[in-house]
Amino acid sequence: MMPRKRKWLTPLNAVQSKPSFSPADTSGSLTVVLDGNSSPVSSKYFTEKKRTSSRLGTDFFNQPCINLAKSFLGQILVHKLPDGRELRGRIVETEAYLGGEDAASHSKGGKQTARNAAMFMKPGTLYVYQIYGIYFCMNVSSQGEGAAVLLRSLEPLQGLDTMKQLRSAQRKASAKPLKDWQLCNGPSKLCQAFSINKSFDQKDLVRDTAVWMEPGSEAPGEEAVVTAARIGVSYGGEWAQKPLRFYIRGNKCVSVVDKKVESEQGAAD
DNA sequence: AGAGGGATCTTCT
DNA sequence: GAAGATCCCTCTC
Repeated sequence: MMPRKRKWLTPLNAVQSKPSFSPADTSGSLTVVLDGNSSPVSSKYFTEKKRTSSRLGTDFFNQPCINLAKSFLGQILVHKLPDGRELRGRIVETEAYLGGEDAASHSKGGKQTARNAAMFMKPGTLYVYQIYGIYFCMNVSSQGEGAAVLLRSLEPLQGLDTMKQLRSAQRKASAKPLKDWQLCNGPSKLCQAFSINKSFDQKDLVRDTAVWMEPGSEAPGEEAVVTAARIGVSYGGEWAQKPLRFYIRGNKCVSVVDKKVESEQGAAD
């Protein structure tokens, strides 16, 4: 008899041309670091247009964790797939995980392990870990020992068809088709939609040629940012309640809305 | 609409 | 040996 449970064919094969990867493959070849849209930049005349500010740099990531978590809102995550297609999404929900004292953080007690090493690396380093054996979560190291920001939700901007493929691959055929706003509305959903897995752990958003961040055109104002408790960290004792989750008010793609907190924070006038 | 449980495996005690 | 920064499906009200 055939084991019929859930097909665990790696869905990436259907989308990416190469299933294999090597952690150091970003350094060798010369690549177009700016826009992947256009052909290789051979002429110097075309480079000046978008030369600057196409990606966020070290100065941006080098902020205290909470600041960075808020600053991420409205910025754009980009993944350029091996076949050249680019996926883009606007960050609408984040969580701050402080080092040491934060009992909900993987770096609690200041302990560094093989898994969480990226949390201790330079700001802008990706920390990707597997959870429940089947999903991934994606963080970005910030300023501060062992501190990092979890990306919880994105508003999909570009490559939605590809995201749908990636997200649907592991769902039942009978399941309802996903709406656009459901593609990246959760930490592991966005990793699935963006084809982010463990191989992205410890990659540098400042220098990597496949994954980076771009400045968003509109950052939310102070009053548009909701501050709430983090999700799924009840094991963290009193730290579970701390207001370390940030999201854009009213955005459809936010994974968990806290109405109580919203009414408190919104009833300011 | 909400509650409950299963999937699945790496990591750390 | 147990739990987990989740998601999805199914059952029940």
